[in-house]
Order: sequence, then structure tokens, then C-alpha cells
Amino acid sequence: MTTMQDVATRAGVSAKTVSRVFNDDPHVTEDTRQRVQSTMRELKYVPNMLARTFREGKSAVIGIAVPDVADPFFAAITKEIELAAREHDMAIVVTSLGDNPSLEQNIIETTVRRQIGGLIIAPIAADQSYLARWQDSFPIVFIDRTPIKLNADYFVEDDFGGAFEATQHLIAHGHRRIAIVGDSTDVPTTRLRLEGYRAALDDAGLRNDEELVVLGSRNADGAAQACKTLLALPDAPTAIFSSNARFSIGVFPALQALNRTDIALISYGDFPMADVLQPSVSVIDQDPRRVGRVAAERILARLATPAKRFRRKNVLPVRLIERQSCQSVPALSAPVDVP
Amino acid sequence: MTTMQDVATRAGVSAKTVSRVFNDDPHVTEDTRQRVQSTMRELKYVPNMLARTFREGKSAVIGIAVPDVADPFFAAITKEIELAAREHDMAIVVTSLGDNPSLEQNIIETTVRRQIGGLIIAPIAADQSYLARWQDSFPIVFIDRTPIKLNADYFVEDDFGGAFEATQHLIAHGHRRIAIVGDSTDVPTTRLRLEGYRAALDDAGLRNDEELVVLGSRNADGAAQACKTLLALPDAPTAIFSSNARFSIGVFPALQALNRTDIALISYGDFPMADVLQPSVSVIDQDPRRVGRVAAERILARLATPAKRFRRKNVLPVRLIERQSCQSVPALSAPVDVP
DNA sequence: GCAACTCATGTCATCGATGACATGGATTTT
DNA sequence: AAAATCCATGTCATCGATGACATGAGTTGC
Repeated sequence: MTTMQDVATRAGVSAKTVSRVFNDDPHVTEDTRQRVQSTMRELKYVPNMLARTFREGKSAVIGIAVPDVADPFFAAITKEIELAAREHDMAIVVTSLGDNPSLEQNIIETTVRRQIGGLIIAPIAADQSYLARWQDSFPIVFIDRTPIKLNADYFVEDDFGGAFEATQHLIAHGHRRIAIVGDSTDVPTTRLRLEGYRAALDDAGLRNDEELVVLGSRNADGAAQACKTLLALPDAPTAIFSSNARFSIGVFPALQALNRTDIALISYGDFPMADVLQPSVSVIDQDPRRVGRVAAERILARLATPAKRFRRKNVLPVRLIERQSCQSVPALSAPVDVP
Repeated sequence: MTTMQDVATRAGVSAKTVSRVFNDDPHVTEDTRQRVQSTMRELKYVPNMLARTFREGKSAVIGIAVPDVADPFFAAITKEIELAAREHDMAIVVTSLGDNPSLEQNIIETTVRRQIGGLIIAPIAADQSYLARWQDSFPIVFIDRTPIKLNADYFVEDDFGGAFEATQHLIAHGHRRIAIVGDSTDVPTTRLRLEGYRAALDDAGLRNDEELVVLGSRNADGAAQACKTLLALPDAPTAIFSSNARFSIGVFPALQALNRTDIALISYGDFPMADVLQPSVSVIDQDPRRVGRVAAERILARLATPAKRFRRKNVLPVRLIERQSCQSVPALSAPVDVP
């Protein structure tokens, strides 16, 4: 690897002068500039970013930590962050947190040691207080889920509102027995969606039936199982609200396998091919690209103007995309409240 | 940020001794070790990776450059590489190359300046000779597509074989007019798949009809358009071989929109929900996770044993996953060869 | 003609961690 | 007991780029 010193020696100047030429310092004669530049080309000089950023103290890299890079939602976010970062000559290092909350801290700290210039995180654990000590080293932005036991910028979708709207949509289509399938209420996101669901039922004067609330699934398969259980109930639901896209990918095939496409389905979170399935699936669209963009922009803004104050809490609106999966008219199944 | 020197001063030792403690050097008395360790805890010392890797000369980071991180195929690869890298305390920096081949070199070179420890690339341009000068700085592994004008490790899927098998599968189901939809033959991958397709037709004594070869689409929409054009032909195909998953995502809805699910479809490359669509789509599965794993392993192996020789060319087998989309029996459409 | 100034360029120190080598006290060998 | 060895710890230099400051040649002003 050619260093500045190599170029300097060859061109008969000091390393500092090479540095000057490289950084377009005006205090260099045209003559020297030419000579140095041609030597740089000759020796194929390439700056050592590592040395530079080491000296600066922090690297031009944004760390991204999400539950799963391969999940379409997070993949879209990641891509968008990268595009935004690139415009500012920053790169991204990506990390998957997996689904074991107890590993989060370790994984994050390994990432953080690399002197990243900023961190965007969609956490999975129930406590991010460990990040406090890093907060004045670089900006941290939470996405998708709010930070817990930590004060930091965050951009989350309107979980309550989206769930409310989704449930209301089902109700508007005549459904009275509406189930919700989701993961753990340890996840704040899920908790809010559950609340939105309940609020919508309350609003419509419908009874909150605990037997229709099936939380705790860990993945698509678990959700599929939950779905089967629900449909086997004596007084089965006519509609299902899947509280996240990951699960919808399990629920839909399950309905199909049971030949119950008459069951209405709405998914919190769009997913690939949702629009071409039979029936196409209505969803609450979270606009992951927007999430990625605003998160990246916040990081960049915090880096550019550290003193400036920003709004910490940011709730992004979600949007109901109506497709076919809620159009089925529920079979006559008047809620029988007799035990 | 606490440095080793800070810890050293506080503990009344030299920085070097702190370094020794940190790196488990046996030449430290138990007494000193204890003292230094407790001081490290007290001051919350965290090593500066940047300084370390700067000194070492190359960072513990693997660069990944793929056409699109948000594409499920590449997202799966990325995830797998990350998992493998993490086991060796390496991180990944990810970059999307987009679809403009002329930008590839620039994007890659920006990545490469960051003193990465290895590079995994799925190229989009028709010339990677610019990477030659980096080859002895760090290992480079190509995935999905072979390097052009460069000698380097590569792991590609069996494009010819997969396309051959896919086409043969359609033929076995009675199809005689089989179309192929793909992107540009500038992409070696596509060229090979086209060859596989042709070979299968030849093998079966079927005529290669140029009007059924529709290449040059740029994205899913383009593929959908190509599909419409094909079906509008006087002597339309009864089956379509979509030469990549990205396009299948356009072709399937197109068939659906035209109400032509009788047209058989097979996709080179699995895609999300392909198994629950109506009809579910038969695919050639490329096993992206395997690609990611072997590529990462090769990088790590090259780093561990630089002198060792490895097989450069590596073709990974692909697998036909039979679903429903090829089961339709073609309507009687005896190839009319009268002009 | 000399001070004051400008400007190109050089020298040195620095960022943090760590190899190479030095030092000096304790222990073992002959 | 002198010599050889061992071992804990320290000092210094280094990786590459670049700020802070120095130098010295050339220019301007009075």
C-alpha cells in the first residue's frame, strides 16, 4: 500500500505537502500540485481511511442493528439508510440482533467498539440503559421500537393508531369476532397494537374476548399454529388481525391450508406479494423506506449540528392499504354469550 | 473516552501493562492484574478498535457489495455472511450497487478505501479489472456472478444446469411453446440461463423460436410488460421461464391480471410467498444462505491461511422445487410452423 | 534599506494500541 | 559466589494522516 510518505519521497516534497495537495489546500504552487498529483497517479496512491478516521476519533460509519437484516421490512430500511449515508460519504455496518433479547447488549457493544459515527437500532430487549454511556460519543436513533430506560431519539410507526384503524376496518366489514395474533407484549410495539385493537373493539361496543387474543408466538410457524387453534374454537373468529408482517407470512398459508380464505385477514405491516395473493391481503403499511430515511437524516443532522435540539419522540403515520382479504362477509355467527 | 493511558495513570502502571492485562499476557503478576482490571471497570474502559486495526493495517470488517440489499435473495446472503463473520469477530459493511453498471467501480472503491479485511461482491458491471490492484491487500470473493477480466474466487449457482432443468421440467409437462423472460445478456448469469434454456429445447428437438425470447427488461414491471406482449402473440407460449426471481415477482401478477393462470410458470430463484400463491410457483432454488456461508468461509479461510491454495471456480448446485405452477396441461396448441 | 508581511513548504507532535527492546530485581545454575 | 536466567514492567517507536507551529524566501511599504 502506497502511503503519503511514499508519494512525498518520490515527488521530492514532504508528506504534509502531499496531504495539502490531496485536501485541496490553496497554499500549494500549481507546479508542486501538478508534480504531486502525477506522482499520486503513478504510485496509485489511495488514502488510508483508517488512519484518517483514527485521528479524527470517529469513523464515517453508521451502525445499524435490527432484529433481522433478511426481513423485508428491515432490509428496506437498511437500504434506505445506506443511500442516505452514502450521500454524506458514510458507510453502514449492519448487524442482526436475532430474537434472543439477552444477546442484544453484547452484540451492540461489539458494534459500538468500532468507533461508529452513529447508531440506528431497532431493539429487541427490554432495557437499553446500557447505551447511556455512549450517548455523548455519537448520536443514537431508535426505529420501530422505542428505547426503554433510555432517553434517545426515536422514530416509530403509529402502532396504536394503525391497529385501531385495522380493527375498525374489520368491524366496518361486519366482523364481530376478531382475533389478534402477535408476539410478546414485552415488545412495546406489540403492546401498543394490542391496545389499539382493544380500543377499536371498545369503541364499537364489542366485547374483548381474551380467548381471541393469542400472543406469544415466536415466528411465522408459531403464528400459523395460533391461527389453527383459533379456528378450532367453538365460537371461532371470522377475522384475524395479524400484528406483524412476519406473522402474516405464517397466518396466510395457514388459512389457505385450512381452506378458510373466508376468514378475513389484515396485517400490520405490508409484505412481499401481499398484493397478488388470493385473496390479496389488506395491510397497514409502515413505509419502511421512510423510516430509514428519517432515521438516517436525524443521525446526519445530529452529526452536523450537535448543539441543535431536535424532537426526540417521532411517530410516523401508517396507512391502510385495502385489498381483498377483508371483503368476505362474515358468516352468521352472532356472538353467543351463553357460557 | 477512556484510553489505556488513562487506566494506566490511574492504576499507577504503564500503558503497556494495561495492554498486557487486556490481552491476557501471562507476564503480569496477579496483583497488578487485579488492580488494572478493577481500574478498567471503574473507568469503564473500552478498547478503541480503530486504533488497533489501524496499527494492524487492516480492519476486521468484511465488505459486501450486492445489487440490492433489499432484494430477498441478497438480503438472505447478507444475513448469512454476517452470522459467519461474527463468529470470527468480524463485522460487515454493506453496499448496494444499484442497477447502473457504470457506478460500480466508484462505489466499490469507496468501500475499499476503508481498509476492509475482505470483499464479497455480486457485481453488475462487465469488467472488474479495476479490482486487480486490491487483490493482494485482501481476499475478494465473487458471488452469484463470475468476475470479468479478473481472476478471483467465485461461487456461482449452476445457471446453465438450473435453466436446463427448469425448461426440461416444462417440456416434461407437455409444453412445447416455452418463453423465456430475462434481463440483459450482458449479465453472464442471464446468458448462461438462456443457454440452458436453449439446450433443453434442442435436447427435446424443439425449435428455438426467437419470438419467445424476451430479454432486456430492467425490473419487475418490465417483465410484466414482456409477459403481456408474449401472450398477445398469435402463437402465444403456454409456459414461461422467468430467468430471475426479481422478474417473477412481476410476471406472476401479470398472468393473474390477464387471468391466464393456465400459463405455466417456473422461476429461476425462489421468492417470498412463492409457495402460497395461487397457483404456487415452481422454482429453481438457489439457496442464498448457502451462497453466503461458503463465500464468508472462503474469505475467512483466505485470511487465516493466505498461502493455501483454493479452488477458484465454484459452482453450487441448484434444486428444482416443484409446486403447482407447471401442472396445467397446455391447451391444444400444436406448434404451427406455417409462416 | 529594513521592517512587516505573505506564502510555500517543512518539522514535529498527535491520535491509541502494541511490537521490539531495555531494565533491574529475584531466582536458579554451576 | 559469580554467572546465567527468568520475569514483571517500563520506554520508545510505529502505524498514516494532519493540525499547530516553524522556517525561510520573496514581496511590499515607508
